[in-house]
Amino acid sequence: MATRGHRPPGDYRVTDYPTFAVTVDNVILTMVEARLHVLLVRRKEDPYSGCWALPGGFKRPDESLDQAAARELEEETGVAAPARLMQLGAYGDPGRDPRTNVVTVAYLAVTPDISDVNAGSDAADARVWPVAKALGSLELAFDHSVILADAVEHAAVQLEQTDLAIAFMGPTFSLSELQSVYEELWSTDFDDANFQRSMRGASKNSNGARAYIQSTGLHAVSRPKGGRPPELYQAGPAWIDGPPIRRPRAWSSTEGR
Amino acid sequence: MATRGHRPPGDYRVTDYPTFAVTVDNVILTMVEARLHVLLVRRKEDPYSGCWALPGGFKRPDESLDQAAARELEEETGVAAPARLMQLGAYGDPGRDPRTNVVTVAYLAVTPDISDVNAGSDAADARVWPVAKALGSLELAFDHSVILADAVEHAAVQLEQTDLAIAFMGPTFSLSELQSVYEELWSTDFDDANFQRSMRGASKNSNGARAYIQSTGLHAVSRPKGGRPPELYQAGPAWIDGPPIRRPRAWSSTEGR
DNA sequence: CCATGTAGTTGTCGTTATGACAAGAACCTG
DNA sequence: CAGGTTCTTGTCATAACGACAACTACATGG
Repeated sequence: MATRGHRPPGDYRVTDYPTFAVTVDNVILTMVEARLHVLLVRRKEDPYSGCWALPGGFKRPDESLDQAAARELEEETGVAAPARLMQLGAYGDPGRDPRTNVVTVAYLAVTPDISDVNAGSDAADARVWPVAKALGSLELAFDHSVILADAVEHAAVQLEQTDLAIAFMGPTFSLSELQSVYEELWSTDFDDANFQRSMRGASKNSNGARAYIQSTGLHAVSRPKGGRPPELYQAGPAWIDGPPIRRPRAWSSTEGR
Repeated sequence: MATRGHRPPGDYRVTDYPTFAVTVDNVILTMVEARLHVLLVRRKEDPYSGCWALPGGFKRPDESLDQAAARELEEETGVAAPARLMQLGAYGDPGRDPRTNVVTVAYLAVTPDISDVNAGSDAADARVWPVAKALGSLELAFDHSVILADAVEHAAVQLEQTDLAIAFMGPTFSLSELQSVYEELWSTDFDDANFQRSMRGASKNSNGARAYIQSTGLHAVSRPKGGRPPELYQAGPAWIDGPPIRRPRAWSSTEGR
């Protein structure tokens, strides 16, 4: 392959550089039964053949990183690239790919639901796995478990900074579905009543601008287990005046508050 | 060079991939007279020769991205790598480097002060520039103005998420110095009194755990222009229970509050 | 050495957000 | 219809925040 191997420091000229393969990997998160899931493919080719891995592949010189991520996602899983495919970070530790020097750029996206997942030509299988299992019992290829863990943490942070939580929802959703996203990613429990007040910006004054969800007058159809059918909401304009709810932080040992 | 050019989709095999050069670029931010500055080097070699650019260079196969960033920073500017050199993102648009296919990974760090900046062998000069000028009148090499703009925004976000602001400070500092960091990066003005209360966690209850700055009993020596000499603080334990101050957001047009 | 200016510090007050919790409303099952 | 489940509305105390007044500690200039 094309790298030039080890050199003493200070011996690199501008025209004399090592070469790398550049890949992109996608972390596609979704919510299944109030549990965080991730889309994985089972590798067919040899490095880590048979292992589950994040869908991804080689970047081409004539496309941007973003385009490469979207293309590989669709090629390998048949999943159309979500609108917001955010870059997560680059991973380039020596030896992370046994074949050659590979730097990968990880992407993160969130989808409401993945109806048709189809393994592409490079993959033997494709499906969503619970994140807990993917990080626990499953042995992921390459350094993909590190990437996945970083992605989950990134998503948790983005939840407070952007309206990312909405991206988990379908066109219409109940507030308890939305609540489960926050609770799962932040490992907390919210008081149902308070959560609702926060989300609707119903804190007393509450000009409508704050509401980044909008009520459709509709109600969900009643489910088998009973309970009052929830009101259905839809995404409103992306918020601009701060998050509707804030992430509770662990308090220091010395008690407090 | 070694890339294989354009191919129809679906024609890539695992052993048949385009190659890239991988570089790292550092955005080193610091505060000079209450204004945000960035460390730049003037290029000596040809693509964009004579232009100011972010210090950086080629990654080697036997080092991690983080290591490459630290090494290049020191080689080109003589600046020792700050403790927290955070990865910012990867940039790989086609044609961003006229020579060949280059993907760069940008890093961001913040330092109290840069006493000795020395241009390395690859650079004709090295100095700090006001960020406003670097993004305005200066013509940066490659897509470095995009990277710089992203870095400033990233720093602004990190200010709320971590104790990054402290990294701008020396071993001991006054609260108004710290305040200027927040005000500059967030383009706001804080009430001096309220800022102090927030920083010290002096909101009434305030177990000491919240204070992520600690008072040294000392006071600064008086300055020529007069004014009461401020008390000096030092970094405390990194906070874990949430930021001491929150970023004010623009309110939507319909007034509010 | 006192007036004036500057910068930092402390205190007060009304408004808003947050958490805890009680209570009601709308559906299910048996 | 009783009892269970889920969603919704309401109340209350506490903590955080923004605005602003007042005070303190230095410098400088007459």
